[in-house]
Amino acid sequence: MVNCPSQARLHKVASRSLATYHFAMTLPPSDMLCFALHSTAHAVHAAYAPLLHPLGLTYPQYLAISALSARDGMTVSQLGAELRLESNTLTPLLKRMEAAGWLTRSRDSRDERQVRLSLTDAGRNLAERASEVPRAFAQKTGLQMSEIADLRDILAALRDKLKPAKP
Amino acid sequence: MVNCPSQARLHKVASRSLATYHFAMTLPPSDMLCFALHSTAHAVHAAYAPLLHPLGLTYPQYLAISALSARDGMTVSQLGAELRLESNTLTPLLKRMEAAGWLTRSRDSRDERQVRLSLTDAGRNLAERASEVPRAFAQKTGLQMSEIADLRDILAALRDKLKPAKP
DNA sequence: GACTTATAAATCGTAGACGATTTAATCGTG
DNA sequence: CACGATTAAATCGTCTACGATTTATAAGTC
Repeated sequence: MVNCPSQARLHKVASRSLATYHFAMTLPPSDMLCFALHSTAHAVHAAYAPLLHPLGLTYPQYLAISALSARDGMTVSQLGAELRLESNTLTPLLKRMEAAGWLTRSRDSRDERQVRLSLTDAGRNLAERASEVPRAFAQKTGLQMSEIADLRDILAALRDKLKPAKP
Repeated sequence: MVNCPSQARLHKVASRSLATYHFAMTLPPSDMLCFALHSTAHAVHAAYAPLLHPLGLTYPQYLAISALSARDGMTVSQLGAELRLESNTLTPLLKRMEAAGWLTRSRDSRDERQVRLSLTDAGRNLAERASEVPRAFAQKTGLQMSEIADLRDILAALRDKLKPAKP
């Protein structure tokens, strides 16, 4: 990764050195990585909302339908591994999506513990329309595709370091 | 920003080019920046939780007490500008923190519309104990301080591009 | 000074997220 | 085969987050 111009361009803001705070009492949120992540995730959510609202999708629903569009017929656990969520979050979300007519939830006949998720025609249709959204979002960020991919990979590496993915 | 070794070190993972997907139907979440942000923010939240739980703090409460520790006597709006939250989220959160005895909420006598927030002794004490937490978190990430600061600044810049800060 | 407008918090309803627990089905081992 | 352990979803309670609305105060205007 020696040659990575987009990395340099991403890094427009001069760093405040954390060393400054070695003797400070309490770090203000604006200096914390965790707050930057938290607030940026919310800002991205807010940027997606107006793009998704016309489709009737919430942001987590959009992630779920995208995952199912890429791989249909997953179980709740498999979707959870993909989205890093568990059944306590997914079950109500999936029930709402089922009620909207975008997917079906049915017990696997070979293992009745598992629930398989399949997009309906309406769901596939919606997923296709939603596939336009990332491009519209990318425009809002003003970032190059390469910068977006770089940042995505940095974040995913941090996430997997903190919380290794399930099999 | 020509010389920035930590940037290079951050970027350990080879980028999948988004160009690959120019003709793909739907991007899977794992390839989306928005999902990387979403899931990494949750992973960071989860990494903080065991550090904060012994203190009796939730993650947003920790951000609030840190902000008040850095600048006491803020109004709800001022805290909201700092944390990028509004009264509909903050009021219940602050009431819980008041009930815990960490802060007081009192109407400003010169402008009765505003509510001023002041840490109690218990609140200041807690904030001081909580100030150890970022270092413990930094260890979990395995990142250098300079890398953390770089990533923080990249994210803050993206956030402010999407959602300019209030005055 | 009365009246409109603007602003600050609070309230309400809905959706996520998650710890802890529960229920139901399957697996493993004796 | 039986029975305890494991696994997959679902359920429950609490805390966030936020759009939309409401309430109370202050500011601006005639």
